[in-house]
Amino acid sequence: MSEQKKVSMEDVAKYCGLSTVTVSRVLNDAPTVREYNRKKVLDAIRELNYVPDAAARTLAKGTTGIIGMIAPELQDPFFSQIIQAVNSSLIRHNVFLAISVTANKGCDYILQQQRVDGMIVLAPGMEESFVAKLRSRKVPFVVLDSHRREQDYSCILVDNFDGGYQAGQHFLNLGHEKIGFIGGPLAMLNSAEREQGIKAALAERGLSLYCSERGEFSFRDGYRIMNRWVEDGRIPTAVFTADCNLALGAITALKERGISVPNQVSVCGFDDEPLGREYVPALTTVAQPTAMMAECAIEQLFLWMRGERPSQLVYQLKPELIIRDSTAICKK
Amino acid sequence: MSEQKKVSMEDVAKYCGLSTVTVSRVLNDAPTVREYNRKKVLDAIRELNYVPDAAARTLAKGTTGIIGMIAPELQDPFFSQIIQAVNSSLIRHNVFLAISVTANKGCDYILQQQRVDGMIVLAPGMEESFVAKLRSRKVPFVVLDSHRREQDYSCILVDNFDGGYQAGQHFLNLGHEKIGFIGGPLAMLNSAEREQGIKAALAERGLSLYCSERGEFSFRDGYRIMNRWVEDGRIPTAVFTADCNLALGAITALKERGISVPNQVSVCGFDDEPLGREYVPALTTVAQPTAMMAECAIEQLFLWMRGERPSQLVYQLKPELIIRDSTAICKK
DNA sequence: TGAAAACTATGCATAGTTACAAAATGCCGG
DNA sequence: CCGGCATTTTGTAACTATGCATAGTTTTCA
Repeated sequence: MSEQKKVSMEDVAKYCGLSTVTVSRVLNDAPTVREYNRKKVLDAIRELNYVPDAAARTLAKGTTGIIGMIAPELQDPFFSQIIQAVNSSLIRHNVFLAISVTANKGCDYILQQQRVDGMIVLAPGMEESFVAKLRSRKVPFVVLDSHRREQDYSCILVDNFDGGYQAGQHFLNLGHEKIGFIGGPLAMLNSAEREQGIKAALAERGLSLYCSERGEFSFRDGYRIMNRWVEDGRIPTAVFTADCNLALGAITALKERGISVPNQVSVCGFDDEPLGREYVPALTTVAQPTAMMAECAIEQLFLWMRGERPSQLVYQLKPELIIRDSTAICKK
Repeated sequence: MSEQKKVSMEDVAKYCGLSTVTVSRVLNDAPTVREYNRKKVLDAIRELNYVPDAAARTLAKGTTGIIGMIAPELQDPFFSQIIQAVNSSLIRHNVFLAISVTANKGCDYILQQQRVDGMIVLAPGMEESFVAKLRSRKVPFVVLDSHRREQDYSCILVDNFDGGYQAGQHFLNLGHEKIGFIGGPLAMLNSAEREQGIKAALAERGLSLYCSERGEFSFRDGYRIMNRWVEDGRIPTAVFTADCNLALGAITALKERGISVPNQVSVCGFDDEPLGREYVPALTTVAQPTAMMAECAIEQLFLWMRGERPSQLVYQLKPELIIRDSTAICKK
């Protein structure tokens, strides 16, 4: 059986009686190729089933056409959402996205092999180590969801404060005054900022949080905290949680105790997870603009890759309040 | 400022007065290098901070050290779980995993660029098109979670029938006789097999399903279907669902109607999602052995990549029943 | 006829691997 | 202690597929 050798540019050139240079030009969309010959080359490529060799091209050009992305994990819906957004955007730019989960030190591997032209870092709370490595290897990068404000590199983040503020406004507009907050771990700046936001909104009307507590970003803790509030008789008329799972937990606890959501208590979460949309009641939530974040990250990254100076380093995008069925007018 | 040129093998070779071939041999663990020289080379590599170039290596060897993986999406917890499992396993083998989400046609891209040495296909219900492409490009591959049984290529799948059977056994052992089933779309073979499994378990005791219905694999439909059953007064004492979200929806509907889970009705799901573990009550479920599936897939893939014949093509792994708090003894 | 456009040929560059040849070393008997 | 042979070890040169620059050639068109 004749082992089919790989078809190279030379084969294509011979096949259509032109030089490899011309073939190369066609492949790279050089303008100086006669239409007649371009066609001939393209036909030959189809005929011979030729595919340019990525490795050779990379070697010659010093470019891979791959962008790497670090993510702490895939399970978290916010992460996977943003990864998908980045992926979609990149595909449109004809760039391939290589994802690596940091728990497995994938980053090191990608970098050591110089397999990427640029890197998107999604590693809330631990960006420093990656940034240092990327710097030393001179790989262009942007940081998504950074928790630091003063950087000498591009980062794209969400205005968590504004998200909290929007939630607060929403509650106030609905006539709520006894408003509770369930946050994430103290060390989590995201959560703290969201808390500051809602506090600021309340402060404008001379109000402060009716009750507030912190836990993990989990269903369990939302459930647990809400339950305790009910037991203690400290039931707010509206609850804002720093996360989607906390909100679902809180709703579940309330419903279990016969307290209607949203008729007796309104609940608003943060992040827009699939389950929140389906839940009963469907969750009102402050959604991070993942698509826009992805778009912005890529734009900044490409800027750096082209060697241009970005006019701005920190991009703080506004989240969007999505009003569904878990919030309603406060019945005095 | 002197731009630091990339350090190549030649630089290393010169630095220690040897040829590039020797350096290459050291890098590839060839046995025929004098210990004395090996040390010299390794020192030079460290000294010069040399990192072998992946592209050049690929070009010369015809191998990338990358395994590709196709997944329909990242949001589904089962998919992300399995991806993570595959990733962990591969990292241990020193192979990098490139993930592409098929919604974006990433597969084509990976393949056209010959960027992978092998491919793991996770595309339930649409494997054929990928298989055809992979075949024509002669890329070794395995299919995970295949829905077909008779293949001339390796596939790793879960014994869905056995999963349903285990759930049935569990219910029967708890004394249940009025058992309901909530399945996925008719076209979904996984779901149908799970249904067959529980039916078989019941049949052994001369029982059949008390009620059964199909919907999407969603919280919404679990909630909706369970609600209808309650409204119609057709309340089973135990419910098996073909998916985790269906189970959570069903539990929520029951609790909302004041029906206690597991005291009045037991619920068992399929797949082991994070939320199921946290839910109240924590969900009893039939878990797919994701880690084992990943391990098995990689083993088979490597076999093919080494050109060896696998002794077996279809690997059907047994799922595992995880008993938590949503199932209990039936109180007559 | 001259200029512009399109093309070819060549050679070098990219950074490694590999087959084969050459050199260095070790071991043996003489 | 040396020649000869076998056995490591090492090096040379060719190869991988493409890009790019240069210089020279052929077309095309005015």
